[in-house]
Amino acid sequence: MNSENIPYITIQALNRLPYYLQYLKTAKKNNIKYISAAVMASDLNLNEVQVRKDISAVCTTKGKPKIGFIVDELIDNIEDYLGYNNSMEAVLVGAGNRGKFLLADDKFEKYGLNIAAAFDIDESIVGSTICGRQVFHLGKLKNLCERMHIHIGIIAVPEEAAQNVCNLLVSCGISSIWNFALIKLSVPGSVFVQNENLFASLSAFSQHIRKNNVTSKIL
Amino acid sequence: MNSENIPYITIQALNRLPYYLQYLKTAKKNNIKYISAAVMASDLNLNEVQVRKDISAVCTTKGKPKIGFIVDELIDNIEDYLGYNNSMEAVLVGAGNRGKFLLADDKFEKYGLNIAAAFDIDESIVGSTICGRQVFHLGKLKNLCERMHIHIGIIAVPEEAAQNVCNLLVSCGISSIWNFALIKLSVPGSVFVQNENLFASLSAFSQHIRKNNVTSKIL
DNA sequence: TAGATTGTTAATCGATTAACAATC
DNA sequence: TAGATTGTTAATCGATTAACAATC
Repeated sequence: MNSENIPYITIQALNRLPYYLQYLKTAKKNNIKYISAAVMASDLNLNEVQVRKDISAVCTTKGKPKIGFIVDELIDNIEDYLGYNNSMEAVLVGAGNRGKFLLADDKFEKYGLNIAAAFDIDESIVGSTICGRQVFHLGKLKNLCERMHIHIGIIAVPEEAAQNVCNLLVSCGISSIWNFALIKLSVPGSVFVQNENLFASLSAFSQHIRKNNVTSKIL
Repeated sequence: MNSENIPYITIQALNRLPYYLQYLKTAKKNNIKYISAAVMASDLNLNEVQVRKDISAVCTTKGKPKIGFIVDELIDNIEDYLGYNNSMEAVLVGAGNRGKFLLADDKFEKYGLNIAAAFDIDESIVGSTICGRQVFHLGKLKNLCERMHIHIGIIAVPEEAAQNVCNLLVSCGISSIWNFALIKLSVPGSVFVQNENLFASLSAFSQHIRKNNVTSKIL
Protein backbone atom coordinates (compact mmCIF):
# COMPACT_ATOMS: atom_id res chain seq x y z
CA MET A 1 0.00 0.00 0.00
CA ASN A 2 1.60 3.30 -0.90
CA SER A 3 1.03 6.33 1.24
CA GLU A 4 -1.20 8.08 -1.31
CA ASN A 5 -3.80 5.41 -0.83
CA ILE A 6 -3.97 5.41 2.94
CA PRO A 7 -7.46 6.63 3.85
CA TYR A 8 -7.82 8.84 6.89
CA ILE A 9 -9.85 7.26 9.64
CA THR A 10 -11.05 8.80 12.88
CA ILE A 11 -8.78 8.94 15.90
CA GLN A 12 -11.23 6.71 17.72
CA ALA A 13 -11.01 4.02 15.05
CA LEU A 14 -7.23 4.35 15.00
CA ASN A 15 -7.17 3.73 18.74
CA ARG A 16 -9.03 0.48 18.26
CA LEU A 17 -6.60 -0.91 15.67
CA PRO A 18 -3.89 -1.99 18.13
CA TYR A 19 -6.53 -3.98 20.04
CA TYR A 20 -7.76 -5.65 16.85
CA LEU A 21 -4.21 -6.52 15.90
CA GLN A 22 -3.29 -8.00 19.25
CA TYR A 23 -6.56 -9.93 19.30
CA LEU A 24 -6.10 -11.30 15.78
CA LYS A 25 -2.55 -12.38 16.47
CA THR A 26 -3.71 -14.31 19.50
CA ALA A 27 -6.45 -15.89 17.40
CA LYS A 28 -3.87 -16.87 14.81
CA LYS A 29 -1.72 -18.50 17.47
CA ASN A 30 -4.78 -20.55 18.41
CA ASN A 31 -5.07 -21.70 14.80
CA ILE A 32 -8.19 -19.74 14.02
CA LYS A 33 -8.33 -19.10 10.24
CA TYR A 34 -11.61 -17.24 9.85
CA ILE A 35 -13.36 -14.78 12.13
CA SER A 36 -16.60 -12.82 11.99
CA ALA A 37 -17.08 -9.21 13.01
CA ALA A 38 -19.69 -10.37 15.51
CA VAL A 39 -17.22 -12.59 17.35
CA MET A 40 -14.52 -9.93 17.40
CA ALA A 41 -16.99 -7.33 18.65
CA SER A 42 -18.23 -9.54 21.42
CA ASP A 43 -14.73 -10.55 22.55
CA LEU A 44 -13.49 -6.96 22.50
CA ASN A 45 -16.64 -5.42 23.96
CA LEU A 46 -17.36 -3.35 20.89
CA ASN A 47 -20.27 -2.82 18.56
CA GLU A 48 -20.46 -5.24 15.66
CA VAL A 49 -21.10 -2.60 13.00
CA GLN A 50 -18.24 -0.54 14.36
CA VAL A 51 -15.86 -3.45 13.86
CA ARG A 52 -17.07 -3.95 10.29
CA LYS A 53 -16.73 -0.25 9.49
CA ASP A 54 -13.25 -0.08 10.98
CA ILE A 55 -12.17 -3.11 8.96
CA SER A 56 -13.62 -1.80 5.74
CA ALA A 57 -11.87 1.55 6.26
CA VAL A 58 -8.47 0.00 6.82
CA CYS A 59 -8.44 -3.34 5.01
CA THR A 60 -8.56 -4.28 1.37
CA THR A 61 -9.69 -7.81 2.18
CA LYS A 62 -13.44 -8.38 2.07
CA GLY A 63 -15.46 -10.57 4.38
CA LYS A 64 -17.59 -13.38 3.02
CA PRO A 65 -21.15 -14.00 4.22
CA LYS A 66 -21.39 -17.12 6.37
CA ILE A 67 -17.60 -17.28 6.72
CA GLY A 68 -16.33 -13.93 7.89
CA PHE A 69 -12.82 -12.55 7.40
CA ILE A 70 -9.53 -14.36 6.87
CA VAL A 71 -7.47 -13.77 10.01
CA ASP A 72 -4.14 -13.69 8.17
CA GLU A 73 -5.33 -11.07 5.73
CA LEU A 74 -6.75 -8.86 8.45
CA ILE A 75 -3.42 -8.97 10.29
CA ASP A 76 -1.47 -8.11 7.13
CA ASN A 77 -3.81 -5.27 6.23
CA ILE A 78 -3.78 -3.69 9.68
CA GLU A 79 -0.01 -4.01 9.94
CA ASP A 80 0.31 -2.33 6.57
CA TYR A 81 -2.01 0.44 7.66
CA LEU A 82 -0.17 1.02 10.92
CA GLY A 83 3.11 1.15 9.04
CA TYR A 84 4.95 -1.88 10.36
CA ASN A 85 6.72 -2.19 7.08
CA ASN A 86 7.37 1.48 6.71
CA SER A 87 9.74 2.42 9.48
CA MET A 88 10.32 6.09 10.29
CA GLU A 89 13.54 7.36 11.84
CA ALA A 90 13.26 9.73 14.79
CA VAL A 91 15.37 11.46 17.41
CA LEU A 92 14.44 11.58 21.07
CA VAL A 93 15.21 14.62 23.20
CA GLY A 94 15.13 13.88 26.91
CA ALA A 95 16.54 10.52 27.96
CA GLY A 96 15.47 10.86 31.59
CA ASN A 97 12.51 9.19 33.20
CA ARG A 98 10.02 10.38 30.63
CA GLY A 99 12.01 9.38 27.61
CA LYS A 100 13.52 6.13 28.73
CA PHE A 101 10.46 3.96 28.31
CA LEU A 102 10.28 4.91 24.64
CA LEU A 103 13.72 3.44 24.18
CA ALA A 104 12.90 0.40 26.26
CA ASP A 105 9.61 -0.79 24.75
CA ASP A 106 10.29 -2.55 21.47
CA LYS A 107 6.62 -2.22 20.51
CA PHE A 108 7.32 1.32 19.34
CA GLU A 109 9.72 -0.01 16.79
CA LYS A 110 7.20 -2.60 15.67
CA TYR A 111 4.70 0.19 15.19
CA GLY A 112 7.06 1.81 12.72
CA LEU A 113 8.91 4.33 14.84
CA ASN A 114 12.62 3.75 15.02
CA ILE A 115 14.49 5.97 17.47
CA ALA A 116 17.93 6.49 15.96
CA ALA A 117 19.48 8.31 18.90
CA ALA A 118 18.67 10.08 22.15
CA PHE A 119 19.81 13.52 23.32
CA ASP A 120 20.05 15.15 26.71
CA ILE A 121 21.98 17.86 28.53
CA ASP A 122 22.38 16.00 31.80
CA GLU A 123 26.08 15.10 31.91
CA SER A 124 25.34 12.02 34.00
CA ILE A 125 23.33 10.53 31.14
CA VAL A 126 25.21 11.90 28.13
CA GLY A 127 27.59 9.30 26.74
CA SER A 128 25.70 6.34 28.17
CA THR A 129 23.82 3.74 26.17
CA ILE A 130 20.16 3.01 26.89
CA CYS A 131 18.68 -0.10 25.31
CA GLY A 132 21.23 -0.05 22.54
CA ARG A 133 20.84 3.62 21.68
CA GLN A 134 23.54 6.13 22.49
CA VAL A 135 22.71 9.31 24.42
CA PHE A 136 24.39 12.35 22.87
CA HIS A 137 24.69 15.90 24.09
CA LEU A 138 21.98 18.16 22.69
CA GLY A 139 24.67 20.14 20.89
CA LYS A 140 25.14 17.27 18.49
CA LEU A 141 21.49 17.21 17.45
CA LYS A 142 21.77 19.27 14.28
CA ASN A 143 24.70 17.37 12.89
CA LEU A 144 23.04 14.01 13.39
CA CYS A 145 19.64 15.06 12.02
CA GLU A 146 21.22 16.41 8.88
CA ARG A 147 23.61 13.53 8.40
CA MET A 148 20.89 10.89 8.86
CA HIS A 149 18.10 12.89 7.18
CA ILE A 150 15.84 12.63 10.21
CA HIS A 151 12.69 14.74 10.27
CA ILE A 152 10.80 13.37 13.27
CA GLY A 153 11.49 14.55 16.81
CA ILE A 154 10.19 13.35 20.16
CA ILE A 155 10.08 15.79 23.08
CA ALA A 156 10.31 14.10 26.47
CA VAL A 157 11.72 16.94 28.57
CA PRO A 158 10.11 18.90 31.44
CA GLU A 159 7.49 21.49 30.49
CA GLU A 160 9.82 24.43 31.20
CA ALA A 161 12.31 23.25 28.61
CA ALA A 162 9.88 21.98 25.97
CA GLN A 163 9.45 25.16 23.91
CA ASN A 164 13.21 25.73 23.66
CA VAL A 165 13.81 22.13 22.63
CA CYS A 166 11.01 22.50 20.11
CA ASN A 167 12.64 25.58 18.59
CA LEU A 168 15.93 23.73 18.38
CA LEU A 169 14.31 20.75 16.67
CA VAL A 170 12.63 23.00 14.13
CA SER A 171 15.94 24.71 13.41
CA CYS A 172 17.43 21.27 12.77
CA GLY A 173 14.91 20.57 10.04
CA ILE A 174 12.45 18.49 12.08
CA SER A 175 8.96 18.69 10.58
CA SER A 176 6.94 16.36 12.83
CA ILE A 177 7.00 16.43 16.60
CA TRP A 178 5.62 13.99 19.14
CA ASN A 179 5.27 16.08 22.30
CA PHE A 180 5.08 14.50 25.76
CA ALA A 181 5.16 17.84 27.61
CA LEU A 182 1.81 19.23 28.72
CA ILE A 183 2.07 22.48 26.84
CA LYS A 184 0.87 23.80 23.53
CA LEU A 185 4.03 24.32 21.48
CA SER A 186 4.38 27.29 19.15
CA VAL A 187 5.64 26.11 15.79
CA PRO A 188 5.74 27.36 12.20
CA GLY A 189 2.69 26.30 10.19
CA SER A 190 4.63 23.69 8.27
CA VAL A 191 5.50 21.71 11.42
CA PHE A 192 3.09 19.02 12.65
CA VAL A 193 2.75 18.48 16.41
CA GLN A 194 1.08 15.49 18.02
CA ASN A 195 0.53 15.90 21.75
CA GLU A 196 0.65 12.96 24.10
CA ASN A 197 -1.02 13.15 27.49
CA LEU A 198 0.16 10.35 29.74
CA PHE A 199 -1.99 11.60 32.57
CA ALA A 200 -5.32 11.64 30.76
CA SER A 201 -6.10 8.04 31.43
CA LEU A 202 -4.85 8.30 34.99
CA SER A 203 -7.30 11.16 35.56
CA ALA A 204 -10.17 9.04 34.26
CA PHE A 205 -9.06 6.14 36.42
CA SER A 206 -8.81 8.31 39.53
CA GLN A 207 -12.17 9.89 38.87
CA HIS A 208 -13.92 6.56 38.61
CA ILE A 209 -12.32 5.20 41.76
CA ARG A 210 -13.04 8.26 43.85
CA LYS A 211 -16.57 8.57 42.52
CA ASN A 212 -17.35 5.01 43.41
CA ASN A 213 -15.65 5.25 46.76
CA VAL A 214 -14.13 1.91 45.93
CA THR A 215 -11.71 1.92 48.81
CA SER A 216 -14.20 2.62 51.51
CA LYS A 217 -16.73 0.19 50.03
CA ILE A 218 -14.24 -2.64 50.27
CA LEU A 219 -12.78 -1.85 53.66
CA MET B 1 -14.62 18.39 48.21
CA ASN B 2 -15.78 14.96 49.27
CA SER B 3 -16.12 12.21 46.74
CA GLU B 4 -19.94 12.21 46.79
CA ASN B 5 -19.90 15.64 45.23
CA ILE B 6 -17.51 15.02 42.37
CA PRO B 7 -19.54 15.43 39.20
CA TYR B 8 -18.79 13.10 36.30
CA ILE B 9 -17.41 14.88 33.28
CA THR B 10 -16.70 13.51 29.84
CA ILE B 11 -13.44 11.74 29.11
CA GLN B 12 -12.62 14.46 26.61
CA ALA B 13 -12.98 17.17 29.23
CA LEU B 14 -10.96 15.10 31.69
CA ASN B 15 -8.17 14.89 29.13
CA ARG B 16 -8.04 18.65 28.90
CA LEU B 17 -7.67 19.19 32.66
CA PRO B 18 -3.95 18.37 32.85
CA TYR B 19 -3.30 20.97 30.14
CA TYR B 20 -5.35 23.58 31.98
CA LEU B 21 -3.49 22.84 35.17
CA GLN B 22 -0.04 23.03 33.63
CA TYR B 23 -1.00 26.23 31.83
CA LEU B 24 -2.42 27.87 34.96
CA LYS B 25 0.63 26.99 37.03
CA THR B 26 2.86 28.60 34.44
CA ALA B 27 0.61 31.68 34.47
CA LYS B 28 0.87 31.79 38.26
CA LYS B 29 4.65 31.66 38.07
CA ASN B 30 4.46 34.69 35.79
CA ASN B 31 2.44 36.51 38.43
CA ILE B 32 -0.83 36.45 36.56
CA LYS B 33 -3.69 36.68 39.07
CA TYR B 34 -6.76 36.72 36.84
CA ILE B 35 -7.44 35.01 33.55
CA SER B 36 -10.35 34.89 31.11
CA ALA B 37 -11.66 31.81 29.34
CA ALA B 38 -10.99 33.56 26.03
CA VAL B 39 -7.26 33.95 26.75
CA MET B 40 -6.92 30.37 27.99
CA ALA B 41 -8.76 29.06 24.94
CA SER B 42 -6.61 31.02 22.54
CA ASP B 43 -3.35 30.00 24.22
CA LEU B 44 -4.35 26.34 24.36
CA ASN B 45 -5.96 26.23 20.92
CA LEU B 46 -9.37 25.38 22.29
CA ASN B 47 -12.85 26.78 21.94
CA GLU B 48 -13.74 29.49 24.42
CA VAL B 49 -17.12 28.04 25.38
CA GLN B 50 -15.52 24.65 25.88
CA VAL B 51 -13.08 26.11 28.39
CA ARG B 52 -15.91 27.80 30.28
CA LYS B 53 -17.99 24.62 30.33
CA ASP B 54 -15.05 22.54 31.53
CA ILE B 55 -14.32 25.03 34.29
CA SER B 56 -17.91 25.24 35.42
CA ALA B 57 -18.13 21.42 35.52
CA VAL B 58 -15.03 21.03 37.65
CA CYS B 59 -14.63 24.23 39.67
CA THR B 60 -16.66 25.81 42.43
CA THR B 61 -15.13 29.22 41.79
CA LYS B 62 -17.13 31.49 39.49
CA GLY B 63 -15.77 33.88 36.93
CA LYS B 64 -16.56 37.56 37.06
CA PRO B 65 -17.58 39.58 34.00
CA LYS B 66 -14.82 41.93 32.89
CA ILE B 67 -12.29 40.20 35.16
CA GLY B 68 -12.36 36.48 34.47
CA PHE B 69 -11.30 33.74 36.87
CA ILE B 70 -8.86 33.85 39.79
CA VAL B 71 -5.86 31.75 38.74
CA ASP B 72 -5.17 30.46 42.26
CA GLU B 73 -8.70 29.27 42.72
CA LEU B 74 -8.78 27.50 39.37
CA ILE B 75 -5.57 25.67 40.26
CA ASP B 76 -6.91 24.63 43.66
CA ASN B 77 -10.21 23.46 42.20
CA ILE B 78 -8.66 21.42 39.40
CA GLU B 79 -6.12 19.85 41.76
CA ASP B 80 -8.94 18.92 44.10
CA TYR B 81 -10.89 17.44 41.23
CA LEU B 82 -7.94 15.42 39.98
CA GLY B 83 -7.32 14.14 43.47
CA TYR B 84 -3.92 15.62 44.31
CA ASN B 85 -4.89 15.69 47.95
CA ASN B 86 -6.48 12.30 47.93
CA SER B 87 -3.70 9.84 47.27
CA MET B 88 -4.57 6.26 46.33
CA GLU B 89 -2.25 3.35 47.08
CA ALA B 90 -1.58 0.88 44.28
CA VAL B 91 0.56 -2.11 43.42
CA LEU B 92 2.38 -2.49 40.12
CA VAL B 93 2.80 -5.90 38.50
CA GLY B 94 5.55 -5.93 35.90
CA ALA B 95 8.65 -3.91 36.70
CA GLY B 96 10.24 -4.40 33.29
CA ASN B 97 10.33 -1.90 30.50
CA ARG B 98 6.63 -1.24 30.49
CA GLY B 99 6.28 -0.73 34.19
CA LYS B 100 9.43 1.16 35.02
CA PHE B 101 8.38 4.54 33.73
CA LEU B 102 5.40 4.53 36.10
CA LEU B 103 7.83 4.26 38.98
CA ALA B 104 10.14 6.86 37.52
CA ASP B 105 7.78 9.72 36.69
CA ASP B 106 6.85 11.54 39.88
CA LYS B 107 3.90 13.17 38.11
CA PHE B 108 1.87 10.03 38.71
CA GLU B 109 2.24 10.52 42.42
CA LYS B 110 1.25 14.15 42.08
CA TYR B 111 -1.85 13.03 40.22
CA GLY B 112 -2.87 11.01 43.24
CA LEU B 113 -1.57 7.56 42.42
CA ASN B 114 1.00 6.26 44.86
CA ILE B 115 2.66 3.00 43.87
CA ALA B 116 3.46 1.24 47.13
CA ALA B 117 5.45 -1.63 45.65
CA ALA B 118 6.27 -3.41 42.42
CA PHE B 119 6.09 -7.12 41.64
CA ASP B 120 7.70 -9.32 39.02
CA ILE B 121 8.76 -12.91 38.45
CA ASP B 122 12.03 -12.13 36.69
CA GLU B 123 14.69 -13.11 39.22
CA SER B 124 17.09 -10.52 37.81
CA ILE B 125 14.73 -7.73 38.87
CA VAL B 126 13.20 -9.20 42.04
CA GLY B 127 14.93 -7.83 45.11
CA SER B 128 16.13 -4.65 43.40
CA THR B 129 14.93 -1.15 44.11
CA ILE B 130 13.60 1.06 41.32
CA CYS B 131 13.14 4.74 42.10
CA GLY B 132 12.79 4.03 45.78
CA ARG B 133 10.28 1.21 45.43
CA GLN B 134 11.22 -2.39 46.14
CA VAL B 135 10.51 -5.07 43.57
CA PHE B 136 9.03 -8.17 45.22
CA HIS B 137 8.35 -11.61 43.84
CA LEU B 138 4.77 -12.00 42.62
CA GLY B 139 4.26 -14.63 45.31
CA LYS B 140 4.29 -11.91 47.94
CA LEU B 141 1.49 -9.93 46.30
CA LYS B 142 -1.40 -11.23 48.38
CA ASN B 143 0.30 -10.70 51.69
CA LEU B 144 1.23 -7.11 50.89
CA CYS B 145 -2.16 -6.16 49.45
CA GLU B 146 -3.92 -7.45 52.52
CA ARG B 147 -1.48 -6.00 54.99
CA MET B 148 -1.54 -2.55 53.38
CA HIS B 149 -5.21 -2.63 52.39
CA ILE B 150 -4.42 -1.94 48.74
CA HIS B 151 -7.23 -2.29 46.21
CA ILE B 152 -5.73 -0.80 43.05
CA GLY B 153 -3.56 -2.83 40.71
CA ILE B 154 -1.55 -1.83 37.65
CA ILE B 155 -0.84 -4.45 34.99
CA ALA B 156 2.32 -3.78 32.98
CA VAL B 157 3.19 -7.27 31.84
CA PRO B 158 3.19 -8.77 28.32
CA GLU B 159 -0.18 -9.60 26.78
CA GLU B 160 0.27 -13.34 27.21
CA ALA B 161 0.60 -13.00 30.98
CA ALA B 162 -1.96 -10.26 31.54
CA GLN B 163 -5.07 -12.37 32.14
CA ASN B 164 -3.30 -14.58 34.67
CA VAL B 165 -1.93 -11.57 36.51
CA CYS B 166 -5.40 -10.08 36.44
CA ASN B 167 -6.90 -13.19 38.02
CA LEU B 168 -4.22 -13.11 40.69
CA LEU B 169 -4.90 -9.45 41.45
CA VAL B 170 -8.61 -10.10 41.77
CA SER B 171 -7.94 -12.99 44.15
CA CYS B 172 -5.86 -10.60 46.26
CA GLY B 173 -8.83 -8.28 46.70
CA ILE B 174 -7.95 -5.75 44.02
CA SER B 175 -11.09 -3.99 42.77
CA SER B 176 -9.70 -1.47 40.28
CA ILE B 177 -7.21 -2.29 37.54
CA TRP B 178 -5.21 -0.03 35.26
CA ASN B 179 -4.33 -2.28 32.34
CA PHE B 180 -1.42 -1.52 29.99
CA ALA B 181 -1.73 -4.77 28.06
CA LEU B 182 -3.62 -4.62 24.78
CA ILE B 183 -6.25 -7.17 25.69
CA LYS B 184 -9.74 -7.09 27.06
CA LEU B 185 -9.48 -8.61 30.50
CA SER B 186 -12.19 -10.89 31.86
CA VAL B 187 -13.10 -9.81 35.37
CA PRO B 188 -16.00 -10.25 37.80
CA GLY B 189 -18.63 -7.52 37.48
CA SER B 190 -17.50 -5.80 40.65
CA VAL B 191 -14.00 -5.11 39.32
CA PHE B 192 -13.34 -1.92 37.34
CA VAL B 193 -10.82 -2.02 34.49
CA GLN B 194 -9.33 1.03 32.80
CA ASN B 195 -7.40 0.22 29.64
CA GLU B 196 -4.39 2.23 28.60
CA ASN B 197 -3.24 2.19 24.99
CA LEU B 198 0.25 3.63 24.66
CA PHE B 199 0.25 3.00 20.95
CA ALA B 200 -2.91 4.87 20.07
CA SER B 201 -1.24 8.21 19.77
CA LEU B 202 1.72 6.72 17.95
CA SER B 203 -0.68 5.29 15.37
CA ALA B 204 -2.25 8.70 14.84
CA PHE B 205 1.19 10.27 14.56
CA SER B 206 2.38 7.68 12.05
CA GLN B 207 -0.78 8.01 10.00
CA HIS B 208 -0.41 11.74 9.67
CA ILE B 209 3.24 11.56 8.70
CA ARG B 210 2.77 8.83 6.11
CA LYS B 211 -0.32 10.49 4.70
CA ASN B 212 1.51 13.74 4.23
CA ASN B 213 4.59 12.05 2.88
CA VAL B 214 6.56 14.37 5.12
CA THR B 215 9.83 12.59 4.68
CA SER B 216 9.80 12.57 0.92
CA LYS B 217 8.53 16.13 0.75
CA ILE B 218 11.53 17.36 2.70
CA LEU B 219 14.21 15.24 1.07
C1' DT C 1 -33.14 -23.24 -0.30
C1' DA C 2 -32.48 -21.13 4.33
C1' DG C 3 -29.83 -18.70 7.20
C1' DA C 4 -25.62 -16.54 8.61
C1' DT C 5 -22.94 -12.77 7.79
C1' DT C 6 -21.45 -8.80 5.22
C1' DG C 7 -21.69 -3.87 3.83
C1' DT C 8 -24.35 0.36 3.63
C1' DT C 9 -27.92 3.71 4.36
C1' DA C 10 -30.70 5.97 7.92
C1' DA C 11 -31.50 7.15 12.85
C1' DT C 12 -29.68 8.21 17.21
C1' DC C 13 -26.79 9.94 20.47
C1' DG C 14 -23.44 12.92 22.43
C1' DA C 15 -19.90 16.47 22.15
C1' DT C 16 -18.64 20.82 20.29
C1' DT C 17 -19.73 25.29 18.78
C1' DA C 18 -22.71 29.35 18.05
C1' DA C 19 -25.91 32.70 19.70
C1' DC C 20 -27.41 35.52 23.31
C1' DA C 21 -29.13 37.19 27.67
C1' DA C 22 -27.22 38.37 32.32
C1' DT C 23 -23.91 40.95 34.99
C1' DC C 24 -20.07 43.38 36.80
C1' DT D 1 -23.12 54.09 31.15
C1' DA D 2 -20.73 51.03 27.79
C1' DG D 3 -18.47 47.11 26.99
C1' DA D 4 -16.08 42.98 28.32
C1' DT D 5 -16.84 38.66 29.98
C1' DT D 6 -19.57 35.04 32.02
C1' DG D 7 -22.93 31.20 31.87
C1' DT D 8 -26.62 28.85 29.41
C1' DT D 9 -29.79 27.55 25.86
C1' DA D 10 -30.11 26.21 21.00
C1' DA D 11 -27.89 24.61 16.67
C1' DT D 12 -24.45 21.97 14.50
C1' DC D 13 -21.41 18.47 13.72
C1' DG D 14 -19.59 13.93 13.92
C1' DA D 15 -19.38 9.27 15.76
C1' DT D 16 -21.93 5.32 17.08
C1' DT D 17 -25.68 2.30 16.60
C1' DA D 18 -29.81 0.36 14.34
C1' DA D 19 -32.19 -1.32 10.36
C1' DC D 20 -32.01 -3.75 6.21
C1' DA D 21 -30.90 -5.25 1.59
C1' DA D 22 -27.26 -8.10 -0.72
C1' DT D 23 -24.80 -12.43 -0.98
C1' DC D 24 -22.54 -16.68 -0.24
